[in-house]
Amino acid sequence: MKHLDDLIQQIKERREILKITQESLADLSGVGLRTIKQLEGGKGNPTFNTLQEIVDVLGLELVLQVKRLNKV
Amino acid sequence: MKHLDDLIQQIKERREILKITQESLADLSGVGLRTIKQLEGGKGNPTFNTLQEIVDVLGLELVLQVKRLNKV
DNA sequence: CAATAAAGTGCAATAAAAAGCTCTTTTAGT
DNA sequence: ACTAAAAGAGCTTTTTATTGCACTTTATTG
Repeated sequence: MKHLDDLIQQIKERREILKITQESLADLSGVGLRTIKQLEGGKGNPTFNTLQEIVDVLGLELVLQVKRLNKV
Repeated sequence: MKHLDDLIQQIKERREILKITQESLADLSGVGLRTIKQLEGGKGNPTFNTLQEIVDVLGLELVLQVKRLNKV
């Protein structure tokens, strides 16, 4: 399981919790709808900015931390 | 100050703490030296994978969390 | 079930990231 | 100050992310 897949999963869940459609997310974030669809479909290797704009709308943020062992 | 700049700063500092040159980091991560130079120079919008490979070598990881208010 | 909204997919154009090469500038060590 | 190593920059090519458009499939809900 790739790390990005985890993030995508979190993004997807967060979006659904907030009851936002992909289309709204596209509008709100300024990221193209096609890009969001691709990303959530696991087809992507988004740029940092794209990811950033998306998670920002969802009230999330990407942070860098020292690697944990024994991931949950 | 863009968010990416913060991450870059952290990456740079981490690399220096570990006494790894940009060149070693390139070798170890598989990311091109030019790309690393560009990134650390603040010139970039790296893809997630690129960022991921770099921070991984440095013992760091990108995680998604609910946005904090009142950033430090 | 029927109608509608949301999500997923193929194709194509454009923009930009990744990379190598060469050269210059800066930093570190003696 | 001198030398060597590391970092930064210009230029170019190749690869790939982003995007829109049109269409299909899957959920939702009245």
